[in-house]
Amino acid sequence: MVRNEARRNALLDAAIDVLAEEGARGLTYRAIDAKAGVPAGTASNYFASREDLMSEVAIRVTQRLAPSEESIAESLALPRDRSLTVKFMHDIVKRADADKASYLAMMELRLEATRRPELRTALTKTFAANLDFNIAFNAESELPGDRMAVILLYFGMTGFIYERLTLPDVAAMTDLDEFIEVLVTRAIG
Amino acid sequence: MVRNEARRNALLDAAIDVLAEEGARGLTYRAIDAKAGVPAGTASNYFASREDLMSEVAIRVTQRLAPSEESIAESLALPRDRSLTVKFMHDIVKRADADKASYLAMMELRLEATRRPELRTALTKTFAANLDFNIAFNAESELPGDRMAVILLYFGMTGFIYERLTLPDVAAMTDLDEFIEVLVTRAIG
DNA sequence: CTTCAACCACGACAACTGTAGTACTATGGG
DNA sequence: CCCATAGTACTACAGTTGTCGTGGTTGAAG
Repeated sequence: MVRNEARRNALLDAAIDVLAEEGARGLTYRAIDAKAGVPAGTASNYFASREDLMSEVAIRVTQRLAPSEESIAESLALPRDRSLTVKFMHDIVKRADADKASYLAMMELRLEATRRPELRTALTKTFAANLDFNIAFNAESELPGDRMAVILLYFGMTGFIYERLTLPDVAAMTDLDEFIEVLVTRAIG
Repeated sequence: MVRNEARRNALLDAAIDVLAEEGARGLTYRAIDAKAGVPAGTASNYFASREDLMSEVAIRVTQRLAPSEESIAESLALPRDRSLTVKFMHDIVKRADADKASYLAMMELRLEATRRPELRTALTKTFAANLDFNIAFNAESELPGDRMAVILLYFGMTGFIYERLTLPDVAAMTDLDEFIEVLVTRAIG
């Protein structure tokens, strides 16, 4: 198996775009090659099987979705109150809007995880760690809201972004700023 | 195009199972025939194209996901307070658990809607009407909580069920009863 | 310069897919 | 009884797919 990391990542990024644009159904070796602008057959030199490819895509998407260290550090310089939580929620939406392909690819992968135990295990680990981190972070940073508040924010934002990316006109029935404002206010309790 | 409604619905139900079990990728005429236990080629006698098939599946899924009139009437005999809202939320989870295939199929369709304007229009109409109905219903039935409360419940439950069906072990980090209890209490404000 | 492993381009192949066509069957109205 | 119509079974076909093999190129170590 070929291990040219630069080219491998370029192929994985192409795979993410293909997943977002064509869905799991369109995710073929040839589609990836075409998207990445490399000769047909290249992707199959890098990924042993379609299954293998998807596991690697999951890792790549996780990398791309993680917020940057800097942006977290930057936010932590601000006062630790409700308005900071509001800012974090806005950041999540901004990130989703800025990299729709990654979010949509992740949604495709989550559906795939339903039938591929290996992928499910990997994604479960990632998402559980993420939620745990958020709960701990909220407590340690002395941000307002208990554990349940973080969970309500988590599921509320998950649902909202899911709707915003798949059925934007339904999400648009709710004003973004007002939604986040009310969500945070009431979740914190 | 053949119009034997019983057989057509059987094929659509088979298609929903296939979507849930194999994903959009596995949704082929032959897979539907096999699932429905009819001779190969049957599904293609009923659906002009794969596109056409998916539109019809969307309609069928919507039918299957709608709560029964009786169960609504039954609930409305109960006192119109917070505990009734809690009951409604539990009903949603029960319905999702009881018909996972329909929910998973709908998730596949929502992702498809991302790239098929016709499907997106149809689903947008359905989901917008559903949300509007819930908001109006909450007000008319003199249930506690304003418009925003209903929206918070909507997105909170959407996110929770999405997680529960795709990554159950992550959702299981949160106790179901406690989640609904706190969600309703804080959403109502 | 030679060698050798990693990388790359390309093609082959069997399996599967969407779609459309054709002919058989059932049935109920005249 | 006849036959028109809807439903059904089956098949053909061209295009696409996952996967694997083969041979060529590169670039650095010896």
